[in-house]
Amino acid sequence: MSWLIITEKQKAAERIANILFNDIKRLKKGNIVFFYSPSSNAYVIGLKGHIVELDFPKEYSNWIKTDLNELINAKPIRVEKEKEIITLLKEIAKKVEKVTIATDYDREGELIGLEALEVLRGVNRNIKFDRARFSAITREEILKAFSNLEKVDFNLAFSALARHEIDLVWGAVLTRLVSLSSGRLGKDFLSVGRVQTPTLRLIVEREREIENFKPEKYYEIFIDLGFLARHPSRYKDLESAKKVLSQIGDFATVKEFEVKRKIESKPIPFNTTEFLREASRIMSPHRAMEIAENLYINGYISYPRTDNTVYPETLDLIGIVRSFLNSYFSKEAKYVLGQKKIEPSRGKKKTTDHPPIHPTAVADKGNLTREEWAIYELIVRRFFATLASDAIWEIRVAELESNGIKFISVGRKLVELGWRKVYPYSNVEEVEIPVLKIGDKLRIREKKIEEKKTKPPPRFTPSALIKLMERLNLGTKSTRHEIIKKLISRGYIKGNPYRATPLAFAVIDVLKEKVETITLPEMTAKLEKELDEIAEGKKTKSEVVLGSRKILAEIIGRMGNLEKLKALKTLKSLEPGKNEKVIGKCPVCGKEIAIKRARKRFVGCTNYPNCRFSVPLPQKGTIYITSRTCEKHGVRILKIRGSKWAFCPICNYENLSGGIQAQ
DNA sequence: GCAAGGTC
Repeated sequence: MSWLIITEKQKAAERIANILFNDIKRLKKGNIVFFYSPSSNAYVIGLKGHIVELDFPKEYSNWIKTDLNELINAKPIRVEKEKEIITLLKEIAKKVEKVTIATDYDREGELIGLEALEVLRGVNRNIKFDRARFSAITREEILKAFSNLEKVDFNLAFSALARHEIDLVWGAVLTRLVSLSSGRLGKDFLSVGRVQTPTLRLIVEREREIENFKPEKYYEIFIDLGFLARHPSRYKDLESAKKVLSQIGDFATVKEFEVKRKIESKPIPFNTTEFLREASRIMSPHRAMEIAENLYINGYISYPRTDNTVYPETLDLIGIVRSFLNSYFSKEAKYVLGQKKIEPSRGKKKTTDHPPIHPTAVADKGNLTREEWAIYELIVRRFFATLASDAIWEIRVAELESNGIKFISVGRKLVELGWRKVYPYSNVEEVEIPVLKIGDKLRIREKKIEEKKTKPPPRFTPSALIKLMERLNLGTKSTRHEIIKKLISRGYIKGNPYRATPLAFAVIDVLKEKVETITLPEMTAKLEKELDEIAEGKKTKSEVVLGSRKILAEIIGRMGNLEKLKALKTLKSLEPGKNEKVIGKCPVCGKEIAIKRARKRFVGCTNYPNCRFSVPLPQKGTIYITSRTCEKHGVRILKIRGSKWAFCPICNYENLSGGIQAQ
C-alpha cells in the first residue's frame, strides 16, 4: 500500500524515515527535501509547523473603514503560508492511499497535522488516515507508536483552532481600537494581545512601583579589625547610631567562631528558559534564540525548544565529552573525564519531547561568527558544568562584642572550583576573614557609620521577565522571546533591564480601566480551561468561540471612546532608532546614550536635540557591546572585532582629549 | 499593518 507520513519538522521526518525504513532516498522538490522508501512505497514529509495561518478576509483589511463590531463577528479564513509544502502535499496526495500524521503529541501538533490532512483530503477524498503518537523520537518509541496507530483527535485539534481564532479576534479588534483611538496607524500602530498585554502590564506596574518608591535612609555601624564587622541593627536616625558608636571600645572580643562548608550545586541542564536566561548575559533573548536555531540546523547543538531538564538515559554523555578531547575545549573535557565520579545534574522538569539542550558536534571557532561562537561556547560549557562536581565554599562566621555591642562578620572563600572551572559566567565574590579563636581580643582600627538607602524593586532583566512569564503561564517556550521583542518594537519597552515607556503607561491604564481582562494572565488560564473542555468533548469549538466573541462585543459596546489615547498621536518617542544600541545613561541629562551613525559613527544621547552630549568612536571595525560596565561612567564596555582593546567610550574620549593616546 | 503558535 502506498503510504505518506507527515511530521511537524524536517529533522523529525529524517529521523523517523530512518527508523522505519532501511532504504531511504532523499528527494527534492524546489527547496523542500523529503524522504522515500521504494520497498515500502512510503513517503515521509516534514512540515514547518503550521502550514496555514488564520486571517480576516480582504474586505476587512482597511482599519479605518472596518466597523469593529463587524470585525468581532467576521469569520477568519485560512491563508496558505507554506506554499511549496502545500504544493508538494497536493502532488503526493494523488499517489498515496493512506497518511499517518506523526506531528508532535500536543494540542498545536494535532492541529498542524489536521491542516496537512485537509490539504490532502482536498485532492484525494478517499485517503485513509491515522495518527502516530510518541513523546520522543527514539527507535523504541517510534516503533511502538507505529505499531499502535491511533485515530486523529479532532476535538484536540479544534481546541487549538479555537485558541487561534480567539487570539486573532481579540488581538485584531483591540489592536485596531487602540491604534485608531490614538491615531497611531501604519508602522506606529499599537498592539494588544492575550499574552503581550499582561506581560506589558507587569513591566508597567514595576516601573510605577519604582517611580512611587520613596527611599528611606538608614544607618549601619561597622568596625574595621583588619576585616570588616557589622553591627546587626539598622538605625533610622543618625543620633541613635552615633550613640551606639560612642559606646564601642578600643577592642572587640570574639564570642563565637564557626567554619562551615557550603556546597554550591552544579547547574541543571539547559531547557529553553534556562538557556535564554543565561544567554541574556551576552545578548537579547530573541537574538540568542535565532542563533540557537541556526546552530541546531547546522548540527552543532540539539533542538533548542525543549522543556526538559533531565538528560535521557539513552544519551551518551561521556561520549559527547570525549568528542571534545581534541578541541578548543580539551582542557575542560579532560577535567570532566578525570573526575572520580561523573553524575549529571538534573532539573525538576522531566519531559520526553526533546533532551535538554546540549552540543551534538564539535565546532571550529573559525567556522562560526562571534555571536554564534558565544552561544555555542555557552552551551558546551553548560553541558560540561552539568557533569562536573559541585563547587565548595568555606564560610567563616564570627560573632564579636565590644562593650556589650555585638558585631558579626562573614567570610566566604571558594575552596573547590568544581563546575566553576568549566563555567566561568558568574562572578566569584570572596570575602576574606582570618581564622579566629573564641576569646581573641582584636584591636578596633576604625569605627564608622554608613548611610544607606532602601532600594526600589529592580526592573526586569530579560532573564527575570522570561522566568516570570513562565511562572504565570504566559506564552510558550517558543514564543516568550518573540513577545518581548514585539513589546520593544512597538515602543512599549526599552533598555536592559526593561523599562516601560510613557506609551505603555497610557495604553495599559486605559485597557485596565476598560478591558481589564486582556491585561491579566487569568485570561490565558480561563482560555486553557475552555480549550481542555473542547478537547474532552464537553464543549464545542463554536460554542466557546461564540461565547468569547460575545464577551468582546459587550466590552466594545460599553467602552465608549478612548479619548485619553489621543494624546499618544503626537507623543514624541525618545526611543533609540532602529539601528541604535543603548549602552548606558547620559552623563549630562540622565537619559539613554546609544551608538549612532550620522556621517560618522559616534555615541550620542537619545534625547537629542534636547541634549547634545556626544563622544566619538573609532570609525573602523565592527563594534560590539560587551556585558561589562565601566565603573566610572556606568556605560557598557565596547570592543572592536579582531582587537583585544576594550574601552569605555567616555573614558576613551577623556583620555584622548587629555592627550593620552588609546590603543 | 492586526494575535499567538508552530518551525527554518
